[in-house]
Amino acid sequence: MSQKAAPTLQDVAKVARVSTATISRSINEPDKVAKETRDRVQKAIEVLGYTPNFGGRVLASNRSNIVGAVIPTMANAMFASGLQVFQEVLAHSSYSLLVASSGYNSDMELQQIKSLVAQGADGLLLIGASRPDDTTRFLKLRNIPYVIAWSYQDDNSRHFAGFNNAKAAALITRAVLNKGHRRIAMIAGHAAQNDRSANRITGVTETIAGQKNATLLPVVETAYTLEAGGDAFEKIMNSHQQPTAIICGNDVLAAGVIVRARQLGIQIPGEVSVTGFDDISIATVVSPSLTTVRVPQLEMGRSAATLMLDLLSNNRPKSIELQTEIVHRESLIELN
Amino acid sequence: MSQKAAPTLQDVAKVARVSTATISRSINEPDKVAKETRDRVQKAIEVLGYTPNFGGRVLASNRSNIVGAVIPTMANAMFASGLQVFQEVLAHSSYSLLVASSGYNSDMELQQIKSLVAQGADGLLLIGASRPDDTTRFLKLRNIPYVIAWSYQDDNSRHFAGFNNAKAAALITRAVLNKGHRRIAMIAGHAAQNDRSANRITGVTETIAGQKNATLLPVVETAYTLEAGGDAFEKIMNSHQQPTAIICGNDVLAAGVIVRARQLGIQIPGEVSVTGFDDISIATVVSPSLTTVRVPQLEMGRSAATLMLDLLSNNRPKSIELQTEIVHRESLIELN
DNA sequence: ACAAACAGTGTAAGCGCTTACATTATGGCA
DNA sequence: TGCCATAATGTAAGCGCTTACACTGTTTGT
Repeated sequence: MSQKAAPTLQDVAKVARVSTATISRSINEPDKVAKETRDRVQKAIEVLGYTPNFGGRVLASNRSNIVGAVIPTMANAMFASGLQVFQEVLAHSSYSLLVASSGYNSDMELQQIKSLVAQGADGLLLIGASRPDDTTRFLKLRNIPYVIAWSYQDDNSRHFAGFNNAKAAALITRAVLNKGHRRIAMIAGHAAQNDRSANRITGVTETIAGQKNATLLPVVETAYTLEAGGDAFEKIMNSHQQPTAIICGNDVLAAGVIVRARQLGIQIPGEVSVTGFDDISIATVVSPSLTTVRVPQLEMGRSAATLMLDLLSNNRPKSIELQTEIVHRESLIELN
Repeated sequence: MSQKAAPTLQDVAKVARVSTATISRSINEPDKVAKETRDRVQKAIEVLGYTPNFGGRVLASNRSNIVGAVIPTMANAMFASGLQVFQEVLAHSSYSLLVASSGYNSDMELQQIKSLVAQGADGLLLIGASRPDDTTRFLKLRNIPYVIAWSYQDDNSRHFAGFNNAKAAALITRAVLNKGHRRIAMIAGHAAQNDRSANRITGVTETIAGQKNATLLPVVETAYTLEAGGDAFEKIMNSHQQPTAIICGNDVLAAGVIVRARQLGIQIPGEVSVTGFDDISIATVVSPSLTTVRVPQLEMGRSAATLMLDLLSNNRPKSIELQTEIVHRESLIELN
């Protein structure tokens, strides 16, 4: 496995008959070197098949051109597709994306953050606004630039590219109320370490509280899986007071409800209406299709990337609040 | 923004009253230093809040502990969930995952590979076995260790953690034939730059060819989206010869077919049976649920990671062939 | 009891790059 | 013409870490 040593700047310099500084410049700041020289350098680089050594570059310049992202999970299409765009935009500015997942667990998140930073990440993308003090402290201590997606707050000390989850949840709740529903249930993701879920619950709770003679049955918190959604549905339908509509914290839960209802022979939306949240592709595939909250995932990925790039070039970019909207489909109907 | 310089090995060495070499060793090869010294070092590290500088480490050791992955897209749950596991396993050995997506395009793939390598990736995860000479040459030239997932070949010169797509496709085809279907259509992903799709087509084609008086209608190649699946379905149903079963190259296409059929009022599986491929969660959510090929995504991610780690520790691991199986659900029925 | 092996630590030479500063050549302007 | 600003390049000092090699003191085997 004899591997001839990779060519270094020195080698290129020798061939192009200039100093290493000039080579470095013609790679990194091309307009600072004369066209003629640049061409000579270019040729030498090609002849030798030179590519800059990553470690050397990082050590000398103290930046890696790597951005890290810690997301709850890649398995949910919602994060994955936002991340996809995020990565694409970064790639255009020759940044690479290091990903890690926390499994919705904040200890894990901190661990992953540390690991990404240890791996030289110049900046981080995080999901959601609330995290333990430990984590906040670490971020501040190390002075890591970071962008928060999937949440939005009026808080100038941090950078958001997201939407207001409570507001969005209020929106769908109002849509449900507008259809005449007054006895409403909610299936939400675990809220403990998840401000998105918590805010959605708040949005629903407060909106219903603001409507007289409307009742919110006890909120069922559960994992974000199809199975769990189905189980929560059964639990709700077996309780002594049954809702006429169920608001779900995301589309996966809602899809779980619909699948389970089919198995149990419960008509949706005939007997119970159901709504989702996120508008991932599963929402259109399930039958009945889901009335849900459209979250601008792609735009969020793009905005987050822009914010990140700005941040990394030492600008002081402003947070970006994105808007959500209700997509009306089949799973929510007028109560008669 | 006054940022006191981060502590270095030197600083730690001074505080712990040992040489930098000892610090380095107690971090990287703890059992080579006396417990007593190690404790002293540990304390010094904590007092100073020291963390190793990434660049320095990479430069000196010539390895980054970063693995790159180039996948067609993160938006398909199939790759995302495999990647998720891949990342988790790597994380246990303190490797990080750099991801990039090619959008099913091999020029893009090469570009991303180059970029990941430039970002210091020690090894690469690639999807599928066939790629242009340019790419192969680059990989060989740079002597980058890489693992191929989602495909399997008997080829000792490369490392696979995948399954035989043709064999799997033959399996589902036989299942369709066994139900008595003789006029069969296929909707596949574009095969041009995608050996998985190409092999699935081959598997189907050859199996049908081996069954007398069975006909395969012209294969429709299309993008891997719900819409495209639906469009392909319409095209097939409008042709002068209609199939009794449609084999789809993946679950997304099959789901697209089912959604469109519902819109068109075509009964599935009553009028046409449909099969999928991959067994992602959409397969159980759609109604009728999909009879499909179960691909061991998680196991594949895990195997790929193991292979990768072995490769990076200079072992010569053997490729891993995973098995697929048919999951029988509602979308395929006996022809009567 | 003595050589050989070993465990624990230190010394110092890089790894390949960027960049502040120094140097030289060139042209503009009074 | 002489002076200065500007452009183009070179010099060389690190960046923070790993690791080959050297050294010392302690076991181990015979």
